[in-house]
Amino acid sequence: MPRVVKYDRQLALEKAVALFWQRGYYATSLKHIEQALDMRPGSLYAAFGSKSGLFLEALDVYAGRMGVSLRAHINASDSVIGGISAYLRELARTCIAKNAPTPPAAACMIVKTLLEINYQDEAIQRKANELLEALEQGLFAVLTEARDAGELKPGVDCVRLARLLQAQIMGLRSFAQRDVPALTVEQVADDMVSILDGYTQKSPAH
Amino acid sequence: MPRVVKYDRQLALEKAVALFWQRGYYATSLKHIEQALDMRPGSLYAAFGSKSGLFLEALDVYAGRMGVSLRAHINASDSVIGGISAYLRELARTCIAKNAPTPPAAACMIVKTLLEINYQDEAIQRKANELLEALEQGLFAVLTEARDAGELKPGVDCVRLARLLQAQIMGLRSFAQRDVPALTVEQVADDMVSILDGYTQKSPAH
DNA sequence: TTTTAACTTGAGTGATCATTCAATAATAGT
DNA sequence: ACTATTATTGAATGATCACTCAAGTTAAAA
Repeated sequence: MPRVVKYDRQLALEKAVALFWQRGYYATSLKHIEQALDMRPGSLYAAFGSKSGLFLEALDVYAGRMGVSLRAHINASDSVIGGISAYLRELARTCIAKNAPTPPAAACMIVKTLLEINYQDEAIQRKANELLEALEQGLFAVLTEARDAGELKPGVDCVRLARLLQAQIMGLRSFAQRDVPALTVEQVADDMVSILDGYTQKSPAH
Repeated sequence: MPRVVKYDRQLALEKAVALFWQRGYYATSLKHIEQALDMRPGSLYAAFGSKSGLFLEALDVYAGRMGVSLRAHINASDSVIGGISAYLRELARTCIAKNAPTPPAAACMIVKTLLEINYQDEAIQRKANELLEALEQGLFAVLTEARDAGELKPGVDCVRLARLLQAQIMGLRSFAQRDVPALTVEQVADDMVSILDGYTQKSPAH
């Protein structure tokens, strides 16, 4: 069989994430995509089927990153809740980074999608909902770990707390999209960490 | 002078709010606008200058409504914090109303704008920032009233609490944009009310 | 009634949209 | 080197974009 060498599909998807995350779906034209991914229409359509097909795959890649990041913070921390707190603070720090690797946007790409897409692009709307549900379940799983480790006060409803946390993260990152000083965003994150602390108890194990 | 009777400008703007709030800025075409406002291009451009001009005015109208609504809830309540709590719960109830007057979207139109618009539409971006700053200051003013009425614990920073509240409202309404049951959204709102309660103390006046 | 100036209309502007496809380029197997 | 097969190219597609403007309509003023 001939011609196996192709463009780097994974690299192309990462460039698509950066592009769509910054510009959103509707305001990103095929021109932008051709330029950012350095691919011509024929290749793009052969590889991803359509603009929306590329976007759906980019959303998946982005959501994967998010899940991995939360898990990494928890693994790097000596307590589960401590990991979530570190994750919240890290979100505040990186999503407004003026230096080094400035992210394409402060707000979450999935939330941007959820708020931008209208009913006519049903597949994208459904995908955003699925990914947010999966991330909520990820938070629930993590909170359940915390509860089993005795980090949470008795009676804390992990399902509800997971949803509250997700709403707070959505709010934190949307707030960070405002033109406010970095310190302001970090204070909001700190306040959210304090709120989370209200659901915890000192571990009985020491 | 001739021809003084005109279309109803205020009514046109309210229709524009509903349209843009639902569809967002980029996905709303002049065709949609012509149809929704029942105006032809010439009239539209004579009245509002451009698509972005109409959008800017619609944003103002929307933000005005938001400020009025918060104030109304506080006036209708016997305590300031009680008014804010009622406002939070009302947001959760109305932004997902499946019956009667379904709102164009659960999420806040200004937040949708903040997340959707890219740097090339600078005027809209600036307007969204201004309105959110004004709404934050509205929350600050309200919280200051609560503090002066002795409703807040000593040492509560009203500036920070106003920002936290705004982030929570952003999060609540963005979360409500997900395809989740009404009860779930109301629970998130209830949890946010409980968080707010953590900043209060019983009034010393009885 | 006539004049006059503002308003409304809707066809038309060039630009740009996402998408297609015939032609070309490239490489693995023979 | 040759063939077979697929990836890539880029011009062309019709649709739709925001916007303009000449022509027609309307009603207050004379």
